Amino acid sequence: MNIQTLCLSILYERDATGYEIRQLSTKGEYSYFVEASFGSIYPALKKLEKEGFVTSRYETAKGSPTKKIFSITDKGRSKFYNSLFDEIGEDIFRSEFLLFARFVSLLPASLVKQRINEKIERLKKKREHLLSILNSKLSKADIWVLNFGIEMIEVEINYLKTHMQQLLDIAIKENIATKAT
Amino acid sequence: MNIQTLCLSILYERDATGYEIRQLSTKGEYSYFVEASFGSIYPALKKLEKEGFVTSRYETAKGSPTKKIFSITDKGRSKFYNSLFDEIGEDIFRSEFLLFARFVSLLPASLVKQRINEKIERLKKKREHLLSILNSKLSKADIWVLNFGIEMIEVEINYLKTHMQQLLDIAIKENIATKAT
DNA sequence: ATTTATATATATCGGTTTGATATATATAAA
DNA sequence: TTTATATATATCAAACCGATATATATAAAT
Repeated sequence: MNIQTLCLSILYERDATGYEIRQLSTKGEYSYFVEASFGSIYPALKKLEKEGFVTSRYETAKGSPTKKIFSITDKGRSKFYNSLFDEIGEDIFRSEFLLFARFVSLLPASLVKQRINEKIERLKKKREHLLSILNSKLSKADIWVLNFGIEMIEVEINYLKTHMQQLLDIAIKENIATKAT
Repeated sequence: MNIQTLCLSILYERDATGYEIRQLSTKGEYSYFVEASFGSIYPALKKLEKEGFVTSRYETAKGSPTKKIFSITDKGRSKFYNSLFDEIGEDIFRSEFLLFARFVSLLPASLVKQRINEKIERLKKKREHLLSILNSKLSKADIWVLNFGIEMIEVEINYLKTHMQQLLDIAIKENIATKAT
């Protein structure tokens, strides 16, 4: 999924600034399966405008810098609609945590335990965040997508909780200072 | 997780060519949570060699082009080991399928059904592949990581199977030619 | 009252990574 | 004998990330 397509998918349903597209893709309802930086969003919007897929207008509001608001054109609309009939690319999953997990036999159990707990905490936060978004007014399809994400995160949390001991058993056991004299 | 670290993680346990690193990261036991292209692996190895973290030697074998085999140095070994104590970066998940799912209300149910089935088939293949790797001689940690991946894929398959009808109900129902005259 | 932190907002730039392509050898299948 | 597949190295343009710069306004803290 390239950034141009992501921008069009958001502009398909509402006008937005580059900043808002960034917020939606990293903190909003798309944050579970999308990620885009300013360094890719602004150039993508510029190129889309040059090619006639979007237009822009400036709006000055009290309390914030001037906004550059983008709107999708009919040309952009049909470009995106047609792309929905293309073959769907593979999902991308990359995990530094799992790379770490491969090497726990070299590491102290205390570190491994800490990293697993940090991982679980992050997943819980993400879960809470997705649940909070579920309360806003969303389309049925968006609710489906969000529920999918929440389910996956819950399974991951449970798996880590129930299998973390296995990983700790592989790690290096530290000597526990025995109290007895 | 940058490609240099990925290369070191593989070379930490065995010598390898750039080609083999590519195979391991896209088809082998790391394929569930890693992805790297030749265009990033070869430059990464070149840079690692220049900086003294790996060394290389050429080997000519019958039946294949000359191999450039990389070995990790003590310097590379401690660089990688120390990196295991760094904070772990967030997992990355991106899904063109979920972007597609957001727009099923614009699309014919037949297309949606086809795409979901294609998705399930791909997941089943990946699951079978990971199961087949599980039969090779692996460390306990690698088995843990693989089982984690297999579990996640199985949950995803089941979720898609049990919830696909919800998505089809949102899609555009095509007229079914009634047989009766 | 004043400093600090946070949120909103646009934009660029260096470095990394992808995806495609070029080149070459050998084997297996059609 | 042609074609496809696997092995193997390597480069390049385009895409993308992460960091940074700039600016305004509000909220919080001291």
